[in-house]
Amino acid sequence: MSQPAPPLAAIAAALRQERERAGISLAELARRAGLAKSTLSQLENGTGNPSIETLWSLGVALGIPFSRLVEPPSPAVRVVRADEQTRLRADRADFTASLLTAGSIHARRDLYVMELEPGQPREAEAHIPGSIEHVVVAAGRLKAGPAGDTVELDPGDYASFPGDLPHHYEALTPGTWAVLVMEHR
Amino acid sequence: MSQPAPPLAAIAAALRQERERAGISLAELARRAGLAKSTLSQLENGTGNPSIETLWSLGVALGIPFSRLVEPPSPAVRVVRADEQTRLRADRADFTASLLTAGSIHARRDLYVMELEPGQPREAEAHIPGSIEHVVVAAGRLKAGPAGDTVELDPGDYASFPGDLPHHYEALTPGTWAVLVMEHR
DNA sequence: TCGTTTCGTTCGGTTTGACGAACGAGCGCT
DNA sequence: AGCGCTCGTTCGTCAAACCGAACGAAACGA
Repeated sequence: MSQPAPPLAAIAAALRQERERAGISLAELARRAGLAKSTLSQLENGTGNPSIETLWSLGVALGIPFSRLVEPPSPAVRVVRADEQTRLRADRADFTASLLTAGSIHARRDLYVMELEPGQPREAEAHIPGSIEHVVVAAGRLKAGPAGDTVELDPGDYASFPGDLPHHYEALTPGTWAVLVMEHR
Repeated sequence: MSQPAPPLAAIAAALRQERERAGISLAELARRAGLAKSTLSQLENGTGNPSIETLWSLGVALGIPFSRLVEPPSPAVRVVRADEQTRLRADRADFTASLLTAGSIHARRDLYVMELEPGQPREAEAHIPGSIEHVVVAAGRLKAGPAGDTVELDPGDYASFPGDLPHHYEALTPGTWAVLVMEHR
């Protein structure tokens, strides 16, 4: 599986879109970013291959995280019923997780529903560097966190911690389930 | 508040780190990416300002999402207790929302806990174009969705829909609450 | 002690991205 | 109309990103 596509045109489209959302002219954006109008014009027309510094300054001038200029989107309207979710059962723990929505290529923000029962805790391997996990407990009581630094959470509690270290999920009461947001980058 | 930093050095470090993690030589990576060894050498030493195409081809050759080359890390460990969350009370509905985590500038993916009581539904204005809302019901019963196209959700159910149209949240039972992910772009 | 291989860096030459100026088009005002 | 301003594009020039080749260092055998 390789990268989506030569991002030349995607960047061009993203640039124009973000600029128009900001409601500023091409000349104004060029001024704020410290670039020549001509350069920006070429970029928005898909002609040209900007340097990192150039694109970066545009991201700063637009007040957006820069990755938005290189990674495109994808909307939809979906409903996944609790009893229609495809469970991913882990082999070594009483644990299920359901992927509800995945980000674009190499998912950026994946949303899961996670169910656990007391007993064997789930020991998760370290994911790719820079990932962050967010948990909101919906019911039950959950112990979660990086190895050796766990916290106990009640319904409504929220916790986030690095996902690129080995970490731990353990239900303390039956019927525990939680919403899990896996944030990659 | 501007972007973190001139990413020149960060990219250099990320490149070298990812290459060494992949266990390949500079020459080998240059070959796979279709670049000159000299170019890659300069990049890893922080000398030079690569074009998007150049950096992209390196991302492909390394098999990583490319954003990892431009956005360094930043871990943390946060816990927000259910009773510590700062409620944002809407004026026209029995509705509270708590922001748990916000993306960087012009937030990309905000995570809320939302509580509603039956009665007046919450009619949300249209947000900025391209935003998407994700809801997982934790308890109770929730009617949600774009105006005129709502669905009813039970605990564990998930729904997503465009946030850039007027939409609707209405609790059907007391004690309804849900996890809400606001995805901007 | 030589060859041989691979590593990463440094050195000229060529391609090209970015600049500044000029251009035509559109709009508002007198 | 005429003027003034801003919009976005196009054109020539220059700096620099990228290339290919050559280089020294280190490792390994013959």
